[in-house]
Amino acid sequence: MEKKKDFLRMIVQEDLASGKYKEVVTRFPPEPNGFPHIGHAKAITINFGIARDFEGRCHLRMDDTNPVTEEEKYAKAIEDAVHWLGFEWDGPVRHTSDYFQRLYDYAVQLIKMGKAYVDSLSEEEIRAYRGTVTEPGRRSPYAERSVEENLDLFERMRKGEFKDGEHVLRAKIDMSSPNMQLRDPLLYRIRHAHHMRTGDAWCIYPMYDFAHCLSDYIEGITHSFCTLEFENNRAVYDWILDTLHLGPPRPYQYEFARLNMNYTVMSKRKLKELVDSGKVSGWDDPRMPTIAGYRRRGYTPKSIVNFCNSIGISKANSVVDVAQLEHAIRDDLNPKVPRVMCVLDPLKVVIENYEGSEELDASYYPHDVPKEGSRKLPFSKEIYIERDDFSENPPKGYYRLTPDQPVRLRHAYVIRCKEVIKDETGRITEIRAEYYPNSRSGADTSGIKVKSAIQWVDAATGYRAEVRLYDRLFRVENPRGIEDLNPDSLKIVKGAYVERAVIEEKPDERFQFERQGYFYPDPVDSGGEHPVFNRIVSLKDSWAKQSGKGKEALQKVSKAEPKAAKKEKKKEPSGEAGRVAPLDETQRKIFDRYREELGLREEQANPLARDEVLRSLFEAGLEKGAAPVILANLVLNEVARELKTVSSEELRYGPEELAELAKMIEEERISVKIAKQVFEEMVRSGESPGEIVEAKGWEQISDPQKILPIVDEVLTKYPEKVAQYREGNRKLFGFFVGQVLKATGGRANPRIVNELLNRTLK
RNA sequence: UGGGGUAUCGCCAAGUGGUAAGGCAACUGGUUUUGGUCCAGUCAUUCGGGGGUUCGAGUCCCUCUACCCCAUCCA
Repeated sequence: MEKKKDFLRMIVQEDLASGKYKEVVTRFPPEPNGFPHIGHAKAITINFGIARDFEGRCHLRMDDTNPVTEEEKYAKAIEDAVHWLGFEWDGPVRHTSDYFQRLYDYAVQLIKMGKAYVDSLSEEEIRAYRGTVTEPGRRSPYAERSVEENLDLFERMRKGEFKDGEHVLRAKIDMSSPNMQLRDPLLYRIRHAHHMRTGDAWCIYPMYDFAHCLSDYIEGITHSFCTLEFENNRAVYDWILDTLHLGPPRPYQYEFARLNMNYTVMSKRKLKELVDSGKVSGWDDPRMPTIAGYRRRGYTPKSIVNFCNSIGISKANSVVDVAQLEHAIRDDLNPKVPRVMCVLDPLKVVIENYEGSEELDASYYPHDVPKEGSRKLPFSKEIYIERDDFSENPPKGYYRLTPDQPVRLRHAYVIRCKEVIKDETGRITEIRAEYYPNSRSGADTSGIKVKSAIQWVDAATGYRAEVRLYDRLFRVENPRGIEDLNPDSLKIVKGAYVERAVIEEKPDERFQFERQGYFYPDPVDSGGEHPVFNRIVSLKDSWAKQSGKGKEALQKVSKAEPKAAKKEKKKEPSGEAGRVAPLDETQRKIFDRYREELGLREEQANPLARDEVLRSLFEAGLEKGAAPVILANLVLNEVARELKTVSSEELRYGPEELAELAKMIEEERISVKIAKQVFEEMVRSGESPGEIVEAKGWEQISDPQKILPIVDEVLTKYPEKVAQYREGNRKLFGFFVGQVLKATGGRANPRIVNELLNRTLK
């Protein structure tokens, strides 16, 4: 439980602790207009996961406010995905459309309050009136309609008296707001369309901004988590709830960064394009980043959830490496699934000195997987091995079969190559080999040392199978779309051989084909007569890496290059810090006077010369007799910080207090650090510095005789740190200073502490 | 260019003034009848840049820069 929490969980925890809510209620609110993808998995994991962690509830709500794009089949896919990932929503599946009547009533209320109006501008006019990002908009002439007229019009909109686009309902907020979302956002539009659930009951539909916050409120949601692009919409969310005087308790919106992955596209539009263009076989194509795709590929729900938990939650736009997902599935499958043998590219091996057949005992699990189970492995004179596992001219470091190097057949015997048979084109068609009868696995008395064991399949009893090898769908890290597809994302191997047990015994749903990867029978195309296996993910392969073959290696190279360049670049622009606008004439005069008469440094004089508010405070403080440099620092750091959130009229202290504080620093009655604490106290209570220091007992301790015992105490308390320090870990010095200061409540004079420590630690 | 955000290792990501967590990737070495797993180890004198405050700054102040989002009757 004492795990580190992400910022969302932090918020929930605090809200629960403060009693703001007595239970957390979240929701996952997808729009049913496409298949859910791994990005949704992240949102699902967050919303359901937080509810679970804090023993709250999570609703599933279809955000079905746009009848023209939404379909029941998508809603179904979403429900399936949530269940498959292992989550259960609280109560029934909810729909924004369940609340259409209540939403309508809220809209009427807004109209009555004069906070919403029916606008009859055309779509283009509305756009034009809205202004741009840099210019304010103008309010529609229709905004002046009376409440009665608005009520009448809105009701007639509902009754279907108008065509699409004739009128809309808008909130009356602020057409000149720098936040575009606040420029009288649309609340309702007319759509004579058939809705997947409400049919033709409505012809006006609420917009996202209006429906979402109210649906959250209606459901008693406490924390409404959404992605970053809704940050600007939060103002509308709050406006609607506040204007209608809803709550507390009421929901608040918090945003997190959506998931991006390299070599992947995540937008619904691009995914749809892939499906529609036939570049993939459908939404559940195993190369698709959809939940359905991963599921068909063979990913486990647990691996997806683990992945989502492993990537963290933050507000930084980031791109997760697919390797992290691949790690999650390997990590889940490795300790679980049976190991079996499959040969993808068969090369026949005839063992000349072997006659008859036998069945070898072979465990399904390697020594490091604590599971029981084995099968009988048929063995006979003719077997298949992987073409890659033989080499006539082996590269350096090759561990497998060569004319001079024997190899072990996994779970069976050691063999040696006697002869290589080729066809007229020079292609190897067969290996004639010899086995060592006394080398049987588990009963090896031959004493032969081999470098590796390879998989094989008995020719007589093995099954032909189709194997589909998937690679990343896109060939570049940040694909734009179809133009960046990886032409080799699917390799179909028709003539593979799998051992008997895989077909006849089926010890599990998923397998590791030894030395190759994890595989899963394709749920659509695999049948008894025609087994088809999807490669979920390959095994890590340090040999491929080392021998530098395959496109992986190529990608690594092309990847490494821009990075090197980037690093280079990073150092370069250290030349010129940005130029600040020059001082005008009066500012210049002030600046010069501060520099010459008061002895301020440039960094102090400059901002004071520019900022009138700070300057007047500073000047007034000077008159009270404060030391210029100290006062300048106080004003420039502490006051400036407070002025970021509070206006100058609201300050609870004046020049006298600042001057007094400055004087106390000057006289070394308190340290500068303590002065900051005093300052905070002034902000909080409005008391004078003298009173605060008095009351808190914050006077500085500068007497070495008083500090020394504390130094000793600290040093005896952390003997191992002292040792580390003496061994050269100089960074620890700060730690010791910190401890001593902490022990004195920050009152010890840091200069003295430093001296003392320096002497004792020698 | 107005507003809202974000910048910590190749990729995620902790960090709330006192020794820069962790995971992925990568790289050593060991175990291994999977070139897998596992185990041990290496991998940020530095937090987008520059200044300032402080005994001490990734954390506070000033400033600059880069990137993302907002001008759908989409969500």
